[in-house]
Amino acid sequence: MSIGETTLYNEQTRARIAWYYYVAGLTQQEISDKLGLPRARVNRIVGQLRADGSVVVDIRLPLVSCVELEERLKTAFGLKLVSVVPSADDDEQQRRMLGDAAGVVLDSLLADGQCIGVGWGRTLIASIKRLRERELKDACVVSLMGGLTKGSETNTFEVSTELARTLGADCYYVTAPIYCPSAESREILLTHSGVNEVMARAKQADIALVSCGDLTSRTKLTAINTVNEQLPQLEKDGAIGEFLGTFMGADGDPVNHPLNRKVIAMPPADLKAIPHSFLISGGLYKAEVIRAILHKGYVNCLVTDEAVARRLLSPENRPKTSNRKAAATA
Amino acid sequence: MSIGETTLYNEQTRARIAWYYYVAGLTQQEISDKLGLPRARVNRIVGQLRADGSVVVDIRLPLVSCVELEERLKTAFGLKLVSVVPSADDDEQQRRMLGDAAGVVLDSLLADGQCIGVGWGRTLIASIKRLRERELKDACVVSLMGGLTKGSETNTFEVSTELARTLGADCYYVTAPIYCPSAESREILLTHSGVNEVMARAKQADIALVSCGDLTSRTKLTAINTVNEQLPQLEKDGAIGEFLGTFMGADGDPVNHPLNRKVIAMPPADLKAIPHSFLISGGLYKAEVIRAILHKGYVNCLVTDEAVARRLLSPENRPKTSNRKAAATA
DNA sequence: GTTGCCAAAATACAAATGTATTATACTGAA
DNA sequence: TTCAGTATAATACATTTGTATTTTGGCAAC
Repeated sequence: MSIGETTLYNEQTRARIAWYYYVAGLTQQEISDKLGLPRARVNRIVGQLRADGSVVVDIRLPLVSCVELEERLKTAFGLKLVSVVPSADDDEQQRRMLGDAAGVVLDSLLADGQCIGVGWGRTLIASIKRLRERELKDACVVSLMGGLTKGSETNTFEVSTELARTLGADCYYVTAPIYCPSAESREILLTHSGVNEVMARAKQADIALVSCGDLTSRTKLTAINTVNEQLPQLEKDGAIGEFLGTFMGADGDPVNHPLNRKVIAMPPADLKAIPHSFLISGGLYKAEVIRAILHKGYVNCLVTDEAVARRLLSPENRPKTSNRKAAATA
Repeated sequence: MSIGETTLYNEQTRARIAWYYYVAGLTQQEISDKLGLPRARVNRIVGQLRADGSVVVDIRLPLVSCVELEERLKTAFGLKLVSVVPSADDDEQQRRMLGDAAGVVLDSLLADGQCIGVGWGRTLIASIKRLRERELKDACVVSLMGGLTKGSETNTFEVSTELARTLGADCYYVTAPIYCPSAESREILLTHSGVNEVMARAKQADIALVSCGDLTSRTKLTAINTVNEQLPQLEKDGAIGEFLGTFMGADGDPVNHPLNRKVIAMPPADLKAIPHSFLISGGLYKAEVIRAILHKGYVNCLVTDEAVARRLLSPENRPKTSNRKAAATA
């Protein structure tokens, strides 16, 4: 069912527990008595129901401060759709809110015959969980970037697989590493029929879902070895963050660094041809990267948090060099 | 905001708490710290959010046993729409589930320009809370029955008022008591222009929402004095329950009892002219009444619980005289 | 049969939540 | 200013929930 976890017990029991717990309002003890299950199991199932999107909550109170920010961002950056959620201190919590909001927006946008390009990141995973399951006709999901060689707990393949499953769509994978050993091997792979075709298909996508990261270890991508050891040099070369595997400077242009010549992913500029391209990212430490991406107009839809929204709208108020890694200063 | 309770604190704080608690997953303590509110208040607000429908949960796992019963009920009684929810031991819990299900069905049915007739009952109140707030154009809500003189905590007026507010519709009230002092006074009131017009408008409704009750004190209507003291005689006259203020026998026909000649409400038979007429009622002790209503074809849509559904589908298996009042047997 | 292994249940305890009670601050009238 | 009266916050405690640990009951290999 979900991405990581295995599903406890059978669907029907889970559904029944959902009703009794979330709708009728029984306690877990009452449910365990009624259904003849150990309370511990009921407890774990209840926990899973929310986590895997089997039970979804809908907040029917608009947050005016967020709605207002959404409007201002639309005009300031010429965006089609913007969703602003409250800010959180914790990354995991922030991702849940961003994912939820993204899911809500996306739910209203998906239709038969569409092609959805998808990047990578924990925020994207969160948003897929919030999507309603469907059986879209003639729809497909395309990965916008290569995979990670060292099996991170969530690889790019899993994101696209899970999205495809949720939508009942076909899935196309970029069967190549996100970073090739060399620029030459990248060229070779890109001429490979398979990779080639998938990348071409990605360009035709109707919707793209992409996240971004900064250069701290909070961002998952920079945690992988290939990137991690390059961080000092990347910073020296003016990189402030990553978007679709590409490292970019404060102006939104890719920096001149070897990794950018080894990356196998859709080039950010190609997103501009996609009708609905989403940047789903939040957390104040990513504000600078987000600003760069919006400034360059790579995307036309945004899901972010309140604090970032305010920062984006404030006059070119450079984010202070907050919790940057104390590495390369040579 | 809601029907009974007064709303704690301001909307915006409530919305923020909803996000942090239900989406981000903060504890109430963390929220109280973050927002600088006493934890007890956060706790009470969280409790209210669910209760008043500001936060709504959506279960995305179908219960096959219920789905199956829905289909069988459709064919067995020639119904347009049926929703079956799990059964509960407690009436309040059962109402929450019935209300939730009714709200979901209704949400997909409501449209501009519609006229919605509404009866009375705690189950109906529960279902209104689940409805999405809207601003329907040219829609109206009409009460299908007179009001209670002795202020019950939830009068018929409040049900229609709240539904109208939720839908952004106009509201028409039957400004008369549900039971007149005499058949004569009833006739006089029915010729009164106001009452008259509203009753006429009710006949034109596109959707009707009605509940029903048995003759025990579990049913709210029988708890009011006028009815309560008549119960022995009603049973003697063959009544098994109440529907739109009218007392009916096991065959679904109104019984010959004075109350039925004093009632100010839409006659059950008039429902047949309404495109979508809902019976929203559950609990095994109401099965007999529900069966009578369905048998007579007064309604074409049903929301009930699993146990009742099974009873309805089982061969004319008279419900055993379970918890009937030990009154009139003379 | 015995043994070892695994999975599921029972148990026990810690954290979070719900609720009542007491304390405090605020308001308006004398 | 004082004094109710009220409303809000602090506190304390009972219940419910979350999680780790122990126990039990198969089941397969020996």
